[in-house]
Amino acid sequence: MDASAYARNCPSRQILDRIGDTWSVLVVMMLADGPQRYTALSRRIEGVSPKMLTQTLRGLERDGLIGRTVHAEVPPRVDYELTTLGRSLLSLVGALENWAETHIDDVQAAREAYDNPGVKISA
Amino acid sequence: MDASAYARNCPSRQILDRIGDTWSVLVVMMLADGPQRYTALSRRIEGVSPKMLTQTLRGLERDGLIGRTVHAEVPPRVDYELTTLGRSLLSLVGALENWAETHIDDVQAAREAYDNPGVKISA
DNA sequence: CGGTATCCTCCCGGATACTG
DNA sequence: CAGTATCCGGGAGGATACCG
Repeated sequence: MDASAYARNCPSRQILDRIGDTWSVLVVMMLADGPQRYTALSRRIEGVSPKMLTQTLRGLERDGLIGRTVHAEVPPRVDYELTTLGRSLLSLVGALENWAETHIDDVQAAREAYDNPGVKISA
Repeated sequence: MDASAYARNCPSRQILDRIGDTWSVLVVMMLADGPQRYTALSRRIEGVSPKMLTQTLRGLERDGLIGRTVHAEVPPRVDYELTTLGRSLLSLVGALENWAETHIDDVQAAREAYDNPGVKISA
């Protein structure tokens, strides 16, 4: 197994692929508030198309991060909620938010410095 | 500012966009071993095209996560190394790897269960 | 050696219309 | 309500050739 194959199959890569997905983390964060219906999610996560929401939910469900409950009612009612595994992800997401909030200013400053090579800071 | 705009601009999203990038984390992990040259990186990270490697390195440099040093030699020599900011990312990457390695079995099992709906586990 | 420049393909993801 | 089906455009990213 070469480095490439390892890099593409290792646990970190797989989790990264899910975490890196635009909508997945958003959905997980929404569900941190408790179970939610499909429509509620689609309204709270502005800009998501039904296609992407469904796709995201299926992916999370497949990975065992969320559960899907269909209630035998009319009209239909489907609830999504975090599983124990999904809830364990929240601490990681929290660590990410923490790092982001702590260092975003540095990153922002670095970006501006990079984009404006000539500009000196103060003297 | 609506939820969408917030979601797309918040610190977590920006960091996620970088972290989620396939090659960025790989590069950061490689550079954890110490400064490396362009060619060394391209060899160690199998499957990366020069275009993507350069693009990844520029992105990391712009965000202040890595430094780029050009040595006035013939032939040219360029070293990339983690900045302090970049090194601070390592703990986050470590947390990610840790979560991944801890829970990957559960995820894998969930995937198999999802992909084989009919199969029962033992009795 | 350390990249750029170019082309080209694939597929992600948005919009929309429809259905059980 | 909770999706599925279909179409479509744009951009990410690979391969390759070339340059300072």
